[in-house]
Amino acid sequence: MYTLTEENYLKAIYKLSVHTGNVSTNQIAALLATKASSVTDMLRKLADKLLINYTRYQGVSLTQTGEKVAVNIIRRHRLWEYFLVEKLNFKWDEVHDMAEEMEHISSTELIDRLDEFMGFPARDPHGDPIPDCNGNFKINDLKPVSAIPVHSGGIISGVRDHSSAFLQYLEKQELTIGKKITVKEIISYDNAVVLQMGNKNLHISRDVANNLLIAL
Amino acid sequence: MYTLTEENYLKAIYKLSVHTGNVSTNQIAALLATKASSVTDMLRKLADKLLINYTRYQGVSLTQTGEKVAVNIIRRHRLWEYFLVEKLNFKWDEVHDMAEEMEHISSTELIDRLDEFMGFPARDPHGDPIPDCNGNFKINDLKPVSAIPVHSGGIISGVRDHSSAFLQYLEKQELTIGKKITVKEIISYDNAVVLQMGNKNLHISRDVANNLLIAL
DNA sequence: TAAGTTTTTTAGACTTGTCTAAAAATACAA
DNA sequence: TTGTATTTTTAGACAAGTCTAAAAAACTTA
Ligand SMILES: [Mn+2]
Ligand SMILES: [Mn+2]
Ligand SMILES: [Mn+2]
Ligand SMILES: [Mn+2]
Repeated sequence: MYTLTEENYLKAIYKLSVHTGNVSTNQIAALLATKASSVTDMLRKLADKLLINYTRYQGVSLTQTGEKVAVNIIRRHRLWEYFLVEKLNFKWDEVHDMAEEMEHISSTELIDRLDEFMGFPARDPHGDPIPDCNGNFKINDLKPVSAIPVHSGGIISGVRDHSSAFLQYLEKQELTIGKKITVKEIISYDNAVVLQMGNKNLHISRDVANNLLIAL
Repeated sequence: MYTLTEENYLKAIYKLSVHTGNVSTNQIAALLATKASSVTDMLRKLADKLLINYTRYQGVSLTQTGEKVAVNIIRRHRLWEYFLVEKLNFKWDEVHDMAEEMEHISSTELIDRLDEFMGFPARDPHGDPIPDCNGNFKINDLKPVSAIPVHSGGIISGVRDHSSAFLQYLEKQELTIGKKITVKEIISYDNAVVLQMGNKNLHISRDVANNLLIAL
């Protein structure tokens, strides 16, 4: 239906427009590691196909059709990531690049059966919600560790940074999805955070605290 | 490593060279539903990359590297077909087109783990052998029903025609992989074949008999 | 508001893979 | 062996997606 490239642009625009309103040419170029001029060319094409709302120099947003396509790509990506971790025993830091390829396999029937095969999982290995076959999903209402007060805590439920380096670090510290943590202290000098997990105390930097998401 | 198009050409050349020696430009064009001139262009490219032996007007054969790549694509294709049938409950006539896309997912680690996950299956849903991770597999030594003498028989073990229409016909007649059949009679008028399967007798046309493969 | 800076778009070129039409090589047959 | 038919290759063009360089628009900021 849509080319691999079109799908990647739609997904990029979707991701960028979750937090902001209109998305700029340069933002898309940065995310896709391409040049602004290439983006402009593609934007014209996507606008012609009624997948985005685009007026020159004004930035873009997805149309309803465009958003449906984007959510579907994300559904495919996250289901494959779940498959790779739960069925093929990959680690959570190993699956993103494979899923980047697999998300373009086009059969809807295939993805729906994969979903069923795995028992309709609600979240991918990184805690992100998996849209159902109608594109519906609950947006995660999570807070970074850095934003919760001392003496309170919650369950580790997601990450903001999806890089291998970060995921591997968390794995090593056993700061994985589902673990319960409490903020014991915030070091005023560098805003590092001291966590309690079980009967252990754990130091994490401000940077890590910003990228580790908690359900209260 | 190789583009989707290159992979498809290599697979086509491999399939065509199993039965003949050198493969002609027109044969490849027919199999890939493209034009001879496009094939010539690609042949030059594949020869530059040392994947095929090619002299103009002389036809082509795969180099050792080319054959390794081709066998690997076939491994991927057949493992995904097995997955679709055994894990996602697709029928054997529904999986080819999906596997055509999935065979291009590049990760070797992924395919090896998929293989392990499914218990290292020896054959795909159509009875074709699945190469192992080193590219080794036994070539099926099967005979079409039309080539075996009256009163002998064997186990249905493969098909020559992989079309949906043929596979669906076989399914309906319960002429599926693993069933034991005996040739009861050959009608001299049109060479149709009467089979015995269990306690039932079954008429099949010459055409069907040519495309249904038996292990003796 | 008038520069100056940044962002975005246009212009023109390149790559991959495709096509049609025409030329060259090969195969076949009288 | 000579002429015809077939196969294969070349020549030139096109679409998708990308790039660099330059122009145009929008934003800053004094
Ligand atoms: Mn991912
Ligand atoms: Mn994920
Ligand atoms: Mn197949
Ligand atoms: Mn098969």
